[in-house]
Amino acid sequence: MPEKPPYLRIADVLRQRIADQEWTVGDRLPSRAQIAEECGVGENVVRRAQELLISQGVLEGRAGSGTYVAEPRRRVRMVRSSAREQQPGGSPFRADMLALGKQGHWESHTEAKVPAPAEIAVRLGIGEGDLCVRTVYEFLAEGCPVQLSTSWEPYELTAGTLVVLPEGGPHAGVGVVNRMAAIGITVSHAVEQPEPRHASAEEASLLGIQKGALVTHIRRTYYSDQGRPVETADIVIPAALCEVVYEIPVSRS
Amino acid sequence: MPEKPPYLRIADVLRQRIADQEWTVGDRLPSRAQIAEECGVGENVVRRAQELLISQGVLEGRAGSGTYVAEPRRRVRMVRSSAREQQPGGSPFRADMLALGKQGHWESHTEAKVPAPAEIAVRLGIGEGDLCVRTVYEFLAEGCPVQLSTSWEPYELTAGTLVVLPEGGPHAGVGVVNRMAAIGITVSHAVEQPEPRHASAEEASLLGIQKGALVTHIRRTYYSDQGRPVETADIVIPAALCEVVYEIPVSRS
DNA sequence: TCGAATTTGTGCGTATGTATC
DNA sequence: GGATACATACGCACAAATTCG
Repeated sequence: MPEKPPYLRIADVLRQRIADQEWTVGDRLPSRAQIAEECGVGENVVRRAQELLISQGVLEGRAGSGTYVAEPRRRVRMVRSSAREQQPGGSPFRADMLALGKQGHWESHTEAKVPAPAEIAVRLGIGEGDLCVRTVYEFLAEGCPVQLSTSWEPYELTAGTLVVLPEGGPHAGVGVVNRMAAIGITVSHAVEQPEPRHASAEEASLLGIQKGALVTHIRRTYYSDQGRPVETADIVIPAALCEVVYEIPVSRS
Repeated sequence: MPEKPPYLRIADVLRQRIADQEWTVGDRLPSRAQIAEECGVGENVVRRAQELLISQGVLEGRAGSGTYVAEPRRRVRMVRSSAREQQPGGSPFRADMLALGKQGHWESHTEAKVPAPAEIAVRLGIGEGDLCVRTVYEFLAEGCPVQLSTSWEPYELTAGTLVVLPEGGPHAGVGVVNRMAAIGITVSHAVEQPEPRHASAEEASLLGIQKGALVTHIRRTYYSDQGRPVETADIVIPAALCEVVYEIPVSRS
């Protein structure tokens, strides 16, 4: 006879009490010791139950402070489609924010002449250690960080042009496709490879999410019409904050 | 001074021993008790270390049997693009397998007149409880299951036609786009929403992966040129077995 | 300003369940 | 069916972070 483990029973109790509005969004729960005594179980059982609910986004633990009822954040919708890439004057992220009617902006930090690590070199079709322009992005919606990205471009490609720096000069902030067009390179397609994984401690603190929360890690590479990779990026999208949507046209011959 | 926890030290020891070929692919490691004594730590430390390596795909735990060195499986590449949807006579999955030069097939089980659950009803733009045709798929590459999918179509849409059953009749196994075309419905685009999550126990056993392993759960919906949803599916892709790739064309105006 | 009390987070040990051989 | 080994659940101790007097 399968008897439900105590920690699952406590998890249900906590869920029920939240549903009953005994605690509402933002409230702090009693300490583990209190709940444990109240429910007649060990402290550790309460901890396990809380961990479960935290992983489900119902609760939120703050070290040294307490366990709180998490607020159900509206997730930001990130559309990834060919149409999105055709923004004449803006970047894809700005288009997403526009569609949501939200204030979106980003901060970036560019370093030129960074030697390419092995994986990046493979993705860009260059030699390991070849120089790149690396730009680290932090995208914010309404002031809250919702997405991280690290972009790599071969230095050789843009050296000496006005678009060497992705976020500097007259073509700042218009996206890879438009910038490459300015120096006569036609970007014909992008390849995106989404992978599920857990957030690192650093990513979690940057994005304001729980450590180990689920994220989608997208490896994106832009290719020119010559078939040459012109940019590749590692994009980290936290599942708790964003939903990723691909729109794929279907045209039968 | 931050001293590395014992379980991380043991994890490094195990990794090193594997790198040194002391244990090779498929070998069974000594029992936890043996390793624990050998390394002078508690059994639990060894367990934590093994859990870490299992989550990284280095080891594989088999209950009642032992812990083994996992074989590095070649991941199956699943391309999702507009071009993929334009296969004249085959399904998208078959196209993927063809591209890999692998033997690909699938098993399916269809039930007609299943009432739509709430979430499915929303995605299909029908009422909750309205009848649907539900088809459960299990996709296999070289005989190994690599992908699960549950497809829903409004029963009203195909009732009385030759394509009521997705995997029956003269249009079996050609994909949604081609089947809909056979009854005069033009599918214009698909929307896919990939979400990272952990595999359920049932999914893990069906896919032959570790319980709780990372998967990409894609909610896909096909729309007709009238803008009406004609099919929606929940696709489960285990990260350990498959890589998902989106190809996005870029055309500047 | 500082330090003590409180609370969560982490590591590790032990007991029990369960699958495999 | 028994022995072995992994899986799960719970308890304890301590560290880290926060709060408050």
